[in-house]
Amino acid sequence: MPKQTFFNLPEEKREKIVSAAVDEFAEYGLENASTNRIVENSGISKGSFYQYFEDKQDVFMHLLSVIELEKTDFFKDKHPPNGNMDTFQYFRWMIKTGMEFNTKHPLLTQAISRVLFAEGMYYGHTFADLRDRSAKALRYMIEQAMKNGEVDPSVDVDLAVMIMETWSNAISAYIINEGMKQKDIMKWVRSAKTQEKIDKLLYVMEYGLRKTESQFVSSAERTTK
Amino acid sequence: MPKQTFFNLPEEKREKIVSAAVDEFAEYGLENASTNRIVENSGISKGSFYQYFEDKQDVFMHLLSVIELEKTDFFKDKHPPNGNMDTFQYFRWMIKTGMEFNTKHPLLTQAISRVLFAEGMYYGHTFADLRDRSAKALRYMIEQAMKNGEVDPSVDVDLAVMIMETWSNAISAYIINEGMKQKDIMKWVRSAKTQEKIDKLLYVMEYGLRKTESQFVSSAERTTK
DNA sequence: AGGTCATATGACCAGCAGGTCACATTATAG
DNA sequence: CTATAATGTGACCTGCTGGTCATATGACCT
Repeated sequence: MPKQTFFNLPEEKREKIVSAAVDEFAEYGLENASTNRIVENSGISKGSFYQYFEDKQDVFMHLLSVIELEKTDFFKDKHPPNGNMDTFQYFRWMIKTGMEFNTKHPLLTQAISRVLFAEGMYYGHTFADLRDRSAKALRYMIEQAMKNGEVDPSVDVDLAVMIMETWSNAISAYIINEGMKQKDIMKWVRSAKTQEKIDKLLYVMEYGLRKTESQFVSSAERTTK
Repeated sequence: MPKQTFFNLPEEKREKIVSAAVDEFAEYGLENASTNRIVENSGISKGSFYQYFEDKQDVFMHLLSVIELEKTDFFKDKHPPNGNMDTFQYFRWMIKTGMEFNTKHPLLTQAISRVLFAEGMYYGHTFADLRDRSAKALRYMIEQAMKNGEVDPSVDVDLAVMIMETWSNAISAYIINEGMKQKDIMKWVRSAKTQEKIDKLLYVMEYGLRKTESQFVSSAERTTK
């Protein structure tokens, strides 16, 4: 966590620093990020930087709390259109609303997903607990869905979590990577074509998870050697 | 591509260099790999390194051709157990046999997938053509599957490629990451539990892609706002 | 023997990294 | 106005990076 001096700063200055950090992490990831460049681009001195933060990971930690705040703020006045959604409808709504957020903050999203899911996969357990936490929420959702008979009980929960996580990340990465090439990313995301693509993707996932156990068993027998 | 001098080297020496490079890239990726460390660990001098390679990317290029050779060698005497498999059975066989290979060369696999799929997603188009090439093969496979009526025609081909690629990578990453924690990775991969997990994952994918168009449409209507 | 050519070496270079610190500036309090 | 505490600064440090190059070694040929 950043030191107190950082939070004493005028908002404008803080935002400039955060913005420079977002740019840096989005372009270079965490390991290759340069404190010197962050310092240059935020118009503060090297000494000040170390008066605000422990090191660059500390800056990244702050970005995590920034995105958390912005996300709760964004979701505050967003509500599912229909109160009686099943789990998959709810997941679909979550993904799509999440994509709206990502599109609104593409660099912030890129910075965080790059560090957490690309670098973090390999250089280890620094953010493992963080990923665990988000997995727990998904897990609960799936357990509920099973109770409601929406998810095939032969699909074990860990697996379903992995599947939904994988797709959530894949779609997010796809949106950011492809979207950055468009001139108007927001328009592109909301276009019928893009929405249809996401829809179809989620349906493929949904149908996979929905299938009944009997189908799974008969299919499993097919390829047993 | 490495220079001629490299290929003139005695095999033993070459292997030591390749091995050091694999270790380095597996642990640090491409951008953070250190030529100095590679040089130290392979017992050659700095000057020799630059007589063999242009730079570290050149070394990585060589690793790509190494894995290609090893893979064709590995697959040479592997044949699908049943000549009359459908596309999904074939894909499943490919994935599983591929996992055997990955397990046999975990560091090489980690080095390459880390650079191509984790770093490569962000710092751009250096290896884009390479990923394209492997996507083309998948694409052809899926088109054939559609002709045979095995894949739902409402699933567009690009999407199916993305889905199969995503899973192929996700499973590979899962095997490497989890497998590295085991004392006997080969035993772990071949265990009934791990195999079942992969099986279930692939079935979820398969069922998603297999569903008929009519199912998709009726399901799509369900959530149309 | 002398000569030639591929190979091997490590000291050396400039550049940038993360991080420190003595000092300058500004704000607050008495 | 003075004393004190908080904040700001950039020159400077060490360590590592990718990369070069003059020089040394030794295999092969005539």
